[in-house]
Amino acid sequence: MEYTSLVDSSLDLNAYPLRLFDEAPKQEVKCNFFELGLGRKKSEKAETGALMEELNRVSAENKKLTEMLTVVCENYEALKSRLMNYTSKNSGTDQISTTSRKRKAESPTNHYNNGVIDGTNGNSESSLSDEESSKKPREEHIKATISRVCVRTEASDTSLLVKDGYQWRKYGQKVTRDNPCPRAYFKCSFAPSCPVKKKVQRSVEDQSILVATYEGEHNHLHPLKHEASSASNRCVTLGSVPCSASLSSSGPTITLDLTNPRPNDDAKVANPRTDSPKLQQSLVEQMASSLTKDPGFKAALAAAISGRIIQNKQENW
DNA sequence: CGTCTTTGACCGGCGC
DNA sequence: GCGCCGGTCAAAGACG
Repeated sequence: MEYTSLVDSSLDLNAYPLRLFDEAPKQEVKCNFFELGLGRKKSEKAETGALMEELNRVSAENKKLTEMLTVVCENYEALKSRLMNYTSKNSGTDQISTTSRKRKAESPTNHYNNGVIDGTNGNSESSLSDEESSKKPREEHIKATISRVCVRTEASDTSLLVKDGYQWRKYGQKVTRDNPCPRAYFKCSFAPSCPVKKKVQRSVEDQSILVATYEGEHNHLHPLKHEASSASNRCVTLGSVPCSASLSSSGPTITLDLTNPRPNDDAKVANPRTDSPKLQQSLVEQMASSLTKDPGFKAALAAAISGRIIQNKQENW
């Protein structure tokens, strides 16, 4: 199935960049301060006129920016609703039960959870074809929810640590056949009875990407919930900050780019349980609130856009 | 001294 | 039945 046809992740943020500059009022003001200093009455009039024009221009730009923000928010809402539709369609396949935990767990669950193998790592911990999986009895699929998170780190960073806010105890490391990079096994140690495990391994194709596979659901609260929330807010920034989050078209895989560390980066960015509809909804809501309610985001967006406009005008002067 | 990490050994599922 | 392989255990060492 082609999920990309269902999920259009395009926010169309840059749909009309030229139109923006074309339609932006070009009432440019020539401020010759020498002339302004010569004739007082004349210069006062000229200054007033110039200021008025400048005010009008800024007001028009402000209006444009407001409209753009509205469009961005509308696009986001549309994307959100599409995502919700998509996740609700697939929610029936998220929670699968089985009697076996080992070995069978990985491939079939990846298959049912993601539909196809996650394109961001593409390693061979992979899935069965539809034909193969159809031969497998459905009862064999595991009960625990499984999700996968891809975290971009520095390639030189040899640690297999994925900071997601939870406390993990490493209990094993293994070199697997299909990947020369070792796979690390972690258990959640925040709560003694928490059944969640995670496996972390570098991607075969891109060793700067850590692929963390989470199994099970935490039976306790997120220890750094607020930090994680604020961290997620930090991820939604504009410009060249290489912190990205993407939902794979093939399933709920989240890619986080952590190569540009910021203060409090140990506050955990990745919410691991990305497979359940509840979590995806929560994720979406977090992103939504980040985008639409955070005045800082809007200010940053406005600053970025106006910066581009001003820069463009200065270049034309 | 308690906690965490490392790492070799062991276990069990799966394919042949 | 056997070997391969992924996952887990647990002893030893490191660290604060």
